[in-house]
Amino acid sequence: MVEPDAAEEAVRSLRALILAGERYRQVLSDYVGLWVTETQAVSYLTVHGDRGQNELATDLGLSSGASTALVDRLERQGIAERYPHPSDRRRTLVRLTDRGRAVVRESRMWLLAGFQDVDPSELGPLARQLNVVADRLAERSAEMAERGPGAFHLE
Amino acid sequence: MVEPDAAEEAVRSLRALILAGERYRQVLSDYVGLWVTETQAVSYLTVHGDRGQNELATDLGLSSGASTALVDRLERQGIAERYPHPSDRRRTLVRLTDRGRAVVRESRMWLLAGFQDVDPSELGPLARQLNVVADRLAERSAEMAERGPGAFHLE
DNA sequence: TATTGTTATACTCTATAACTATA
DNA sequence: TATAGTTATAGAGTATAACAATA
Repeated sequence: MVEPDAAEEAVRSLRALILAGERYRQVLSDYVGLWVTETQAVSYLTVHGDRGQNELATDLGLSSGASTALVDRLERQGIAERYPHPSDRRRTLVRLTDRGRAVVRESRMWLLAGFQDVDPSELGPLARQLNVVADRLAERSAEMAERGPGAFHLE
Repeated sequence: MVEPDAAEEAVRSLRALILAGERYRQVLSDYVGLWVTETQAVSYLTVHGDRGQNELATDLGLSSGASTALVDRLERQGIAERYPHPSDRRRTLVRLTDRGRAVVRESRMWLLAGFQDVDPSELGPLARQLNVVADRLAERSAEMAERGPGAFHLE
């Protein structure tokens, strides 16, 4: 049986989860002594692996100048480091250091706490559903970013 | 059967979803012509209903001064408005306007797109699981925020 | 000619702290 | 005495645009 209001409930839950994620980001950042953008970069590199600075900038919604400043800060704090692209000498890749991975381990425990009330047998299926939702949402955001700002007019 | 790596998969998926949510926030904000903190406030008021400025500040991770500036901007743009607390004359409550609710309707479609690959019969159960995860994560963040910044030392 | 990344300037949001009003 | 909110100052990250190096 399909519940008629399931869609509204799902939208509301996703709103709540996004807000909770944003708050988690702030508190985690304070806790480990980094800025929000810096832990976002750490999280991004954890999920997607090593990336070039421009890719990092695009996917995090930053300008290339801001990306330079971001990676500068990460290097200064020993969280991540630049290394040259093997074949394209224009490009600079970014990877986490041991210190960066320590932040990841710390955040892992916080995130795990989010699942404490989920039945272990449901964890696998839930994880896959979360992944699908994340992919669709990221896809939609990328599409809308293409259209540029100000495409929406109230009233 | 319980999969041994389900927990790791879940953590990774949640990381991806949080990142996707943060990107959604940026792109939506650009799209409707608001700042990130402003659409966070709109989302917060949608999920939790009318709130006092200080509650808004605390739950969004802002200082009281930043909260004043935030609500000033929301009022100037006609997104939300202040109104007096019925009994406590110190307090100021904040609510969305019609214009603010138009932003909510717009964002609703984006979020719905996140569920397009979910089987309709699974939408209700998924919604409830998302809610549980959001609550636990918010709870953990509130606890950690209590301890204050810098409690974590790398190495 | 296009792309990756750096630099310099201006801008905006936010934290801090002092202050007013109310409980 | 404690709480809700405002104001003023200083500080930090980011966008923009111009620039250098490589493809």
